[in-house]
Amino acid sequence: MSNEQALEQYDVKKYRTPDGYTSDIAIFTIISTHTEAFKPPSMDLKIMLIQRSMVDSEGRPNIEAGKWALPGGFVDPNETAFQSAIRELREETGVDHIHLEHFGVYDKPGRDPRGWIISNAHYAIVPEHQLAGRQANDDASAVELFSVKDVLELDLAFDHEGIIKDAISIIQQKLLSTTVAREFLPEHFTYSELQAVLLTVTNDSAIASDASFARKIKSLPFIQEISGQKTTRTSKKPTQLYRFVDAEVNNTIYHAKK
Amino acid sequence: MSNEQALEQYDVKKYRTPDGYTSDIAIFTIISTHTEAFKPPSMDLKIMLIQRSMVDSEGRPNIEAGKWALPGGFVDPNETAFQSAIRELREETGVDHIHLEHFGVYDKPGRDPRGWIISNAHYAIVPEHQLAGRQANDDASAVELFSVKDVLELDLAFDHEGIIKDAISIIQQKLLSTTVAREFLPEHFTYSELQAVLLTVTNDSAIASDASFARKIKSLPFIQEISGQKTTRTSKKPTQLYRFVDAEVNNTIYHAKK
DNA sequence: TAAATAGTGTCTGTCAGACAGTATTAG
DNA sequence: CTAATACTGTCTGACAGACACTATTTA
Repeated sequence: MSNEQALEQYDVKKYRTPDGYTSDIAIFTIISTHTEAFKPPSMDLKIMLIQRSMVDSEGRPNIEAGKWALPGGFVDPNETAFQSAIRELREETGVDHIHLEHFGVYDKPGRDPRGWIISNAHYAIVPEHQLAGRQANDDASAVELFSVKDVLELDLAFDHEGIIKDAISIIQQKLLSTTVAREFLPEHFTYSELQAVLLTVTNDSAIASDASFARKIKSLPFIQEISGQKTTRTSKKPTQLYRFVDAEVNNTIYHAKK
Repeated sequence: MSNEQALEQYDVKKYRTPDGYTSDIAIFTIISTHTEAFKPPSMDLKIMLIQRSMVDSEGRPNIEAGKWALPGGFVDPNETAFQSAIRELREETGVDHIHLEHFGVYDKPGRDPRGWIISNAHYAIVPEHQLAGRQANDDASAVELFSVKDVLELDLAFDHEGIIKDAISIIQQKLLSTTVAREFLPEHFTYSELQAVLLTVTNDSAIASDASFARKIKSLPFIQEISGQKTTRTSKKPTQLYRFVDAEVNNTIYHAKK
């Protein structure tokens, strides 16, 4: 029996269907603070939020007006939520080709006053300089970066407080358990630059200690020394540069790392 | 400005909306093979699939009839996809209170011939004995367990081949990087029983070697020896029993485990 | 020369994993 | 006693992390 026959008799209206399908994006960046010559960076993990306009593009009062929210929007019928997130990120901030990952579905009844609306949440990692040209568009009256330390004190739209909480804990965990830290760094980086990224989410002594971390970076299987390449951007003494290489990282709790 | 005003003017039909919202469940179980007295178990990781009926409950030809598929169904408007998965698992297999976790969204246009249908995929871990009473219901003409080794050779419905692939790699990874292995085991277990579970997804020497693993289990922070409790179900020599305890497991690639 | 960052030398303790040997019990 | 599983004894090498010390450069 063919699907064609079955489809002819299929009633697409048999089940009640959602009123909307959206995509939200937690855009993370790391801002270097205290940038001076010959100093290693000190970094702060930030998340980008928009402030919802008081009126929508057609001049009518907006839902959750004035509150801070994750950027996002409705998924088109010819794309996946993931593609929609890529598109919205491009429209919203003008950045492209960056690390984007799905991390959760938010579909609790009542989460959106407009109806049964399902949202897929993603996180994106955008290097600091790429957010330079960001600006508010139709839907948003402001775009701003907030340190993850105090973003939860804002008045947040919908159920975005929960989504943001989840996003922060995901990125903190991913930074230490995967190599996403590379997305925050230039292609070639020093041990102290990687260290600064990791210190935004941990204060483990093995990472915080210069001597330990400088030694450790040489034994990490997914990081490679670039022989002969040095920089003086972080210190007066020329510093070795490293790069990430693709190497599978096995991460089991039942035995030591290799 | 209040949300009430904004909602009055909101047009829920402004965006095209999905034609359906479903939940799929990859139900895993581990079957002990070669069960004999005084022998440690040998285990095989299985996934439960249903075979789609030729006709639906109203006697009409069914979509993807005859093919094997993940159990699942449409999400009700008053529940989340996760709750729906719990409900369907109960209806489908009669099991409740088991480990269930979301692992992916499948929303590629065209994935379902019936229209724009979004599916949330979950995996569930069900102890062997709980699946005893399983049976085919309306929608399914058969229910069967397949070894993950050969399940991908079946004729699978919709995009379930991709979902099942993802599910298998997720559970393999989770078994080694989290404590979900406990869900496959009785409350009290021997080192060789845990070992058998882990050997379904790895052949690492540190786990495969009896002597190494028997020693290692004592130093795992999330496993506790039950002092004085022994069993002879796996050997003639009475064997120490262990239990899982809740302990956070930090899993970073940048430094050794504790 | 002082100050600051980037390392290296070295020691200590821990621990993984290999291998061999011992312990316990049913039949 | 044998066979099978469950351990324990012991050794080796690696390695993490601490701490002190050295190296390199600018101002």
